[in-house]
Amino acid sequence: MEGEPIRRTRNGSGRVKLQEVAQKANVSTATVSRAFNEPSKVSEEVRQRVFEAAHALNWIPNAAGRALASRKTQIAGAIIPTLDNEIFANQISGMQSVFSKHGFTLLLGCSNYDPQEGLRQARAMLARGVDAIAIVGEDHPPELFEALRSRHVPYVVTYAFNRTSPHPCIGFDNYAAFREIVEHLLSLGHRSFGAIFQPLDNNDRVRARLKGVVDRLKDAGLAIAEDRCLIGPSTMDFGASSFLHMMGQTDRPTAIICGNDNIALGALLRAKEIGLDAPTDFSITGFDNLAISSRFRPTLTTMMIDNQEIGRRAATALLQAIAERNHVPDPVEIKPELKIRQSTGPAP
Amino acid sequence: MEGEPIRRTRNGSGRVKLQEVAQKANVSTATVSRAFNEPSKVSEEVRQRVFEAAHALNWIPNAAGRALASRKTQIAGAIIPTLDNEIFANQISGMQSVFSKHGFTLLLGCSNYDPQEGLRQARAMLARGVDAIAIVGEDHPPELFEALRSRHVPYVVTYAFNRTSPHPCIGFDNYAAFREIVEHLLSLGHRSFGAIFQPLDNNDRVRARLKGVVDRLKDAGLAIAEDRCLIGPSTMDFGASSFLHMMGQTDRPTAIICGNDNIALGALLRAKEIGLDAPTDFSITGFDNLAISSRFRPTLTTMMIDNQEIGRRAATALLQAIAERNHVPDPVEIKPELKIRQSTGPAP
DNA sequence: CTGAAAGCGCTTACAG
DNA sequence: CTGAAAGCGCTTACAG
Repeated sequence: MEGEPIRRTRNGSGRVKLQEVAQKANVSTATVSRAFNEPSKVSEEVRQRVFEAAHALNWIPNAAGRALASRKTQIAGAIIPTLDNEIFANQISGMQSVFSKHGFTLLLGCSNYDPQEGLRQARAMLARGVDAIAIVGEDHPPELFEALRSRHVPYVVTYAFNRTSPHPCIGFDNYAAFREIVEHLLSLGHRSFGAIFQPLDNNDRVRARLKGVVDRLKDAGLAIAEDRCLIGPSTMDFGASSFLHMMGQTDRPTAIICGNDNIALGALLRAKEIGLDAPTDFSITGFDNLAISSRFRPTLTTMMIDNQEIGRRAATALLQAIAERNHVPDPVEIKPELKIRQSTGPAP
Repeated sequence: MEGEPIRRTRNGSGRVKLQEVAQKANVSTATVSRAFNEPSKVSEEVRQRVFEAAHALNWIPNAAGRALASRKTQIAGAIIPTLDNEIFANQISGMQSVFSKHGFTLLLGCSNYDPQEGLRQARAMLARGVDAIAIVGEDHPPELFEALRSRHVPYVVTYAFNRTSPHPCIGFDNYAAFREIVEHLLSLGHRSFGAIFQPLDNNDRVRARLKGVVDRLKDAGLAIAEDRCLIGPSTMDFGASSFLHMMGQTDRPTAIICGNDNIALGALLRAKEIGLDAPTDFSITGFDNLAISSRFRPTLTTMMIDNQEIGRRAATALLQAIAERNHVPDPVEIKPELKIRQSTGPAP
C-alpha cells in the first residue's frame, strides 16, 4: 500500500531562489539558468524578462547548488608559506586580481613552512571543490600532488621555476639567479666570500640558491668556509648578528651573499653601528628587491623578482587549464633582474 | 499513461562519494554522515567501521553537497583594501590561522580602495554562501551592509574601532591614537607642526587620524597651516618629496606627523640626503610600527598596532556569531601602543 | 542507535 | 528556443 509521499519540512535558507525568478518571469527554471550561463541560447526578449525578474527579486545564485549540479565551483585555491612576507603577499595580490576579473574567488591557505599544514590546507581546498590550485614550491608531501592528480584538479607550482620538475612551474630559477649574483661579485674582483641564509628545510627554493652560490664559486676554484656560511631565521636580527660574527673574525670575507633582502638589510644596519661601510669595507647582496632596498643608504644590490607577475601568470595558466579540460598548464619562466646598486663595489 | 521514469545519464564527478562509504561500511548514508558530524550519536563500533571505510576509499566529502543540505559552508570571507601593505597582510594572517584551526577556509577579496570593487567582492562571497564576513573599515556603499543584514550573514568591521558605529567593530581608535601622538609632541615642547598623510577618500581611518591631529592641536590653541598639510600617495617617495617641500620653506615646522611609517621613513631617508637629522633638527612620527621602523636609524617613534591580533579577534568573534545564531559579534577595542624612539625629541 | 527518503538550489540531457 | 524533470552529493526530520 502506498500512501502519499510524506512531506518533510526543511527550512530552506529563506533566500530568494532561482525558482522564484522563474515564476516571476513566467519561464522554466532551465530558462533562467540558461539566460545567465548560456545567454546566446535564449531569445532576447525572454532574456530581458529573466534579468528584470532576477534584479527585482535581488536574486543571488546559490553557489552550492550550482557547484553540485555543474561540478564547477569557480573557486581557486592558493597555498603559500606565509603572508607575513611581502613577496608572497604580492604574489597573492596578483593572482587575486586576475581571478576576480574572471569571476573566480580565491581560497587562501598558509602552511607556515610546515609541510603537514600545507597538506591539510590542500585537502580542505579539495573538499571545497576548488577548480584549481596554485602552491608555492615543490617541497611538499607526495600525497599532496597525488591527491591533486587523482582528482584531476589542475595545479601549478609557483615562485620557483625548475626545468626538470615533474610539475608545471611558474616562477624563476633560484639556482641561476644566485649564480648570477656570484658572477657579479667575482667580476668585481672578490675572492673571499661569506653567506647568510634563511633555513633550508622544506624549502627547495633556498637550497637551490645556496647551491647556485657554491657551484659558481667552485667553478672559479673558490669555496665558502664552513664558519662563514651562517644559516638561521629570516630576520633582520639574524642578519645583524651574523654580520657581527663574520666581520669580528680577523680573516674577513670581502663579499657577503645574503639569502634575501631582509637579512642583508639587518647586516647593513649593524655594519653602520660598528663603523663599517659598504662598498668601501665590504660588499653585500640581497634578494627580492623589497621596496625599502632601493631607498636605504647604501642602496642594496639585489635581484628583482616581479612577484605580482608570477601571481598573474599563475592565475592565467590555471584559468586556461580549467577552460580546456585535461590541459596541463604550460610552465612559465620569469626572468629576475639584477639591480646593481651602492652596496657592491670592487674588492679592496 | 505513465512509463518508467527516464534514466538520465549525468557524469558524476567520478570521485568517491558518501554513498560508497556507506556501502562498504554496511550502513546507511545517514549513519556515515552522523559518524562524522555528530559522532556521539553513533555507536563506537559502527563509527570505527565507517571511519575505516572512509579512509580505505580515501573519501573527501563534497562541500557543495554538504553546504546545500546543511546551509552552512564553513567558508568565511575577508575583504581588505590591499595585500600590498603588511598591516593588512598581517591581519589576514591572524584571521586565517584561527579559521583554519576551526575547519573554516578563508575567501580573500581586495577592493584596492575602490568601494564598488569591494561591493562586487562582497556579493561574490555571498553567492559562495560564506558563513560570515570581515571587512576593513566602514566606508562602504550602504548596499553592502544591507546585503549582509538581509541575508543574516554575521560580519565585523575590522581595523578601525569606532564607539558610535552602527557596526560591530574590531580594531583601534584612529582618532584617539593620533591625539596621543600629538600629545607626545606637545609634551616635548613642539608648537609648530606639519603633516604628511595618505589619501582621505573612501578611508574613514585616515580621516579619523587627521581629525585627531587637528582637534588635539586646536585644544592647545594651535593649527597646521594649509601648506604644511600635504596629502598624497602612501609611498616613501611621497614622504620624501613632501619633506623636502616642507623643510625647504624658511619657516619650518619642528615636528612632522606622518599618516604611517612608510611615509615617515621616506621623509627620514630624504632628510639624511639633505643633511638634516632627527631629533636634532626636527621630530617626526609614523604609524604602524613596521618591522624596519625599530631598526632604521634614527629609530622611528610610532604607534604599534597588533594587526595579527585584530585578525585573530575578528575570526574568533565571527566563529562565535556563526555558532550562536542571531548573535551579533561584540565589538573589541585593541589598544595601540606608542613607541617612543629616537626620531622625536625636545623642540629646538 | 539506525535507516529510508525527502530536500537543499541549482544544471543539463533529453524531448519537443 | 523552451520546458519537464532527473540528478549533483550531501544532511536531517521522521519513524522505529
